[in-house]
This record gives sequence, C-alpha cells and structure tokens, in this order.
Amino acid sequence: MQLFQQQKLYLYNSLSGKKEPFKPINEGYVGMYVCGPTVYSNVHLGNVRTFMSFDVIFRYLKHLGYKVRYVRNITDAGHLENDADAGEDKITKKARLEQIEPMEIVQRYTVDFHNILNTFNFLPPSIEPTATGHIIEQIELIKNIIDNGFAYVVNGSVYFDVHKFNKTHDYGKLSKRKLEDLIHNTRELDGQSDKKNPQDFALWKKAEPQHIMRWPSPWSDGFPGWHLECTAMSTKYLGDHFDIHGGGMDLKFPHHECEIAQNEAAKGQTPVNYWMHANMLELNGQRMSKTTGNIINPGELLSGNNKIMSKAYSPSVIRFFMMQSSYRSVLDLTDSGLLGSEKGFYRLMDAFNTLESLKPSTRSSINIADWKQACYNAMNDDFNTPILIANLFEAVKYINQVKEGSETLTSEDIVLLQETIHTFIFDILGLENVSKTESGTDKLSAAVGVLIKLRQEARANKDFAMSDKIRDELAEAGIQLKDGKDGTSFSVN
RNA sequence: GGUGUCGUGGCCGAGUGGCUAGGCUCAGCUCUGCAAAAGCUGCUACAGCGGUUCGAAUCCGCUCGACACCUCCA
Repeated sequence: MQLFQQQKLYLYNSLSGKKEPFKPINEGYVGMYVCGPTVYSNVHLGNVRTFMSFDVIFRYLKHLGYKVRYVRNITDAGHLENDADAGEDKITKKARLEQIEPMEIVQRYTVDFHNILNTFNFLPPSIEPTATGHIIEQIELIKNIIDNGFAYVVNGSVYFDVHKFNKTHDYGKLSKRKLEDLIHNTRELDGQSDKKNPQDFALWKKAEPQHIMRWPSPWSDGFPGWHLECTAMSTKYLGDHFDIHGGGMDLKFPHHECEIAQNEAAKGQTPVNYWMHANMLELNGQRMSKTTGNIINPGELLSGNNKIMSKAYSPSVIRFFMMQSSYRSVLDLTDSGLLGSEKGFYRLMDAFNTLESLKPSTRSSINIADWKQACYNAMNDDFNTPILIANLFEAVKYINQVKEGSETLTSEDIVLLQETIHTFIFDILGLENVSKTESGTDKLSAAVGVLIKLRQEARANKDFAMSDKIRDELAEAGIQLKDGKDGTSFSVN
C-alpha cells in the first residue's frame, strides 16, 4: 500500500481556478513539466523561488510513493527581445557584449544555475532537456500544425494562426482572456510585421544574416519561436497528454496559453490536466528590477556581499523563509523577514536536535499520531508549507514541554516524532540541519571548552570579574556562551 | 484601458460562514551572581461602505489601494 492511497492530495489548478483532487493519468505515475530558465545571465532569485516550490512538490509526490518523471528544460536558444520581426535574441546579445560564442554564454550560466540550485539543496529533475537539442522535434511539430491548417508561412517564417484556431478552440482558457479583448488592446508595434494578425505568434523565424544561432528547416535557415520548445520537450518525454505543468505566474500568458494552442493544433488534444503557477518574489515591497537597482542575485544574498541586507543568510534559512509562505502568494523578501525566519529556523533545529535526549515515559500525554496526520493534511491541501511549519512548531512546543516534564511521551512516540519531523523538514521541505550549538568535537570546541571550564571555576570562587571577562571577550570574538541547566554550550556567529 | 491576483494584529504570513494558524518583535515570569541563551505566559486582527445570514474577516455588490500580466521576464 502506497502512501498516496491513504493521503488525499488536492492541488490548485490554474485552469479551473479551484482546488481539485489529484488524479494522475496512470495510477502511481506522475508526469510533471516545469518551464526552466533562459541561461543568458545569472539565475534570478525569483527563478529560485519558483523552482523551489516545484522542488517541494516533486519531493512530496515522491514521498507519497508516486513514480515521478520531472522534466525541467534549459532554454539555450535565445528568445527574441521583443515581438517585432527585427530583433536580437538575449543570448546573442549577451554574447556580442562579452565578445564570446553564444554557446559559451549558455554554458557559463547553465553552470551558475546548477551551482545555485545545488547550494539550495534542490533535487535534480529526472530529465533536463535543452531547446537546441530538440530542434528536429520542433520542426516536426511545426509541420503538424501547418498540416492541420493552423499555421501559415510568410517569407521563410511560420506563424500560428490564432484567429483561425480560436474558431474551433478556446484560445485564452488558461489566462481567462478573450481574443476580442486582446484584439482591442493590442498595441501597435513599430516594426512592420509579416503576421496576419498581431495576436499570431511565431513558430519559426527566418534568421537575419548576422544572426548566429540558426538551424536549417524546410522554410528557411532560422530558429524556433519561443513557445515551441516547451511543447516539443514536454510531449517528447511525458506524452501528448500529461499530469502537471508548472512555471512562474508571468508565464501564464502568453507562454502557457500558446503551449496549449500548439499542442491542441498539432496533436488534437489538450496537453495538461493540472496547470500550476508559482507567484512572484518581490524585494522590499517592489518588483525586482535591474534598472532601478532593486535587485539582489542569489549569490549576493548568500554571501552577504550586497547593500540591501544586513548580513549573509544560509541557504536553509532562505529556503525556510520561502517555505513560510504559500507558493501561490506574492512573497516580499526583506531583511527583517529573513532575520525572523532565521531565528525561528534555529529554534526548530535546536528542538529537533534535543529530541534524542528526551526521557521516555510509560505513557504519552500527547497524541503524536494525530499530530502527524495534521502535517500530512497541510501538505495534502495544495502543498501548504506554512501550515506544515506551524505544525512543526507545535512539535517544538511538545519537545520543550516533555523536556520540562509538563508532558510525557513513550519511547515509541519519541521515535515517531523524530522520524516524522525528519521526513518533513529534511526530505520534503529540503532543509539542512545546521545547528548553531556546537556539539564539541573539533579543536575550536575543545579550546572554548577550556575557557568554559576556567569561567566555571572563577564563578565557583565568586570571581565574577574574571568570569564576565571571559564571557565578554569571547562574545567580542563572535562566540556566545549559553548557560543551561546541564552546563554551558556555545554558538559561533 | 483590458485581464487576473490580492488587501489580515507592531512586522511577516496562513486560513476559515460560528471552534478566533504559526514565526518575529514587544511585555511579564522562570532560570541566572548579574546577564545572555533557553523555556513558559500574554498581546483577539482581518482596507472602507452597503447587502445576504440567527451569525461574515470569510459569500455578494460598490469604493479605495497594491501587485502582476497584456511588451522580454520565473
């Protein structure tokens, strides 16, 4: 019996705007596709948040016993900078600015992306395909769409005919837009266009002579349109109809809308049962923006080498901070927010680390099985990590109360509590155990141990001038002594 | 202008038609030689105005405000 047969998972489907019970197409198997980054610069912190949300979703689905195939692409064929016909793609532009090959740009920032994600303890996806590795599949897809009459060729470029498609299909069903409204509100673009209608989008673009990234096709030497790669790669590895498609909220329109249209036009069926969108990350109440300088990249946040935050934050603290809000809410990244999360996170860790030293009783005064199910209920409700964390803090209270003797637990319940917390904190939330309190194994601990002993002797002799001197000078060196009932421990700041 | 999301206590941030998450801050207490650390206890909020209801912060309408998308962006 797998866990998913006992735990009823609900998830919010952007398509219906409601929470729905999760039913995979094939029982026990889940296919999930998430739109990955365009690797033309350092990974954006907002990107990290989005992928972290899906990392936790991936982890929880796996924990429930599903066999999950998680596909997250790398976009290494540049998208055009704008919708006009004459445009430079982002990767080519960056390559020109840095005077190196486009593929050097791709390589450099793919490595950066992986490094940052590893730092944040992400699980690797099952497949990480690249756009340039699937040009043939994209060309085949375009042929299908043309054959089915939903695309037209102009001057070596191919465009998707949105107006024709909308006559027999519902273009806009994901983003709740009406084609008529789009027609009404489309701005006039400067460059002259080969498109029949402004709402049409490119499937294939003929390359200008100076364009470096180009491939041969039946229509021209050129490059694929920017919505096509996800359709090609998702259906190649997950089939024409799969379970979950995710991405950032900003991709809902037009990117995901176009993916639906492409798939329906090419394959005659809608591609995805559950669309999931992670919301945006703001910095100090404003969207991150390079032009205003209101931006911080993951490396700067981790190193503390920035002018926005008061200090460096560890990957788990940042992860914990992000997990304290729902993936569907806008999250505001602030220094005080991170400080608060840091304190709470260490309190949680310290409680977990004292679990093994709890003294068992013959009976339990707390129902741990109920508490455990409450943790599952939180995650089953559209991956509600804030409620899960609230439950984990309930456990912190239990642990401290047992430690104080006001509540009791049997040894079986202590083990159950320990295993459950471990599962949720480390396996599902993906946090790492970083206790601030030293265990006393390395040389620093030995040295501080000597000072603690000297201080204890001074205190026993009521030589408080000496004992306070030891305490204060250690504090100045960044070592804080903590007096407890069972002796003195210390933490390094 | 259009579409969508949302406005919660000092701050962050969940959730729900009646049982009033959680974290941080703050206050009091315990512990301590004094502190710190740790723990315990306390702090009853849901933008405004109408309506539905026995009862709404939760449903509906309007107003105000924020954010996102509509143009590259996770």
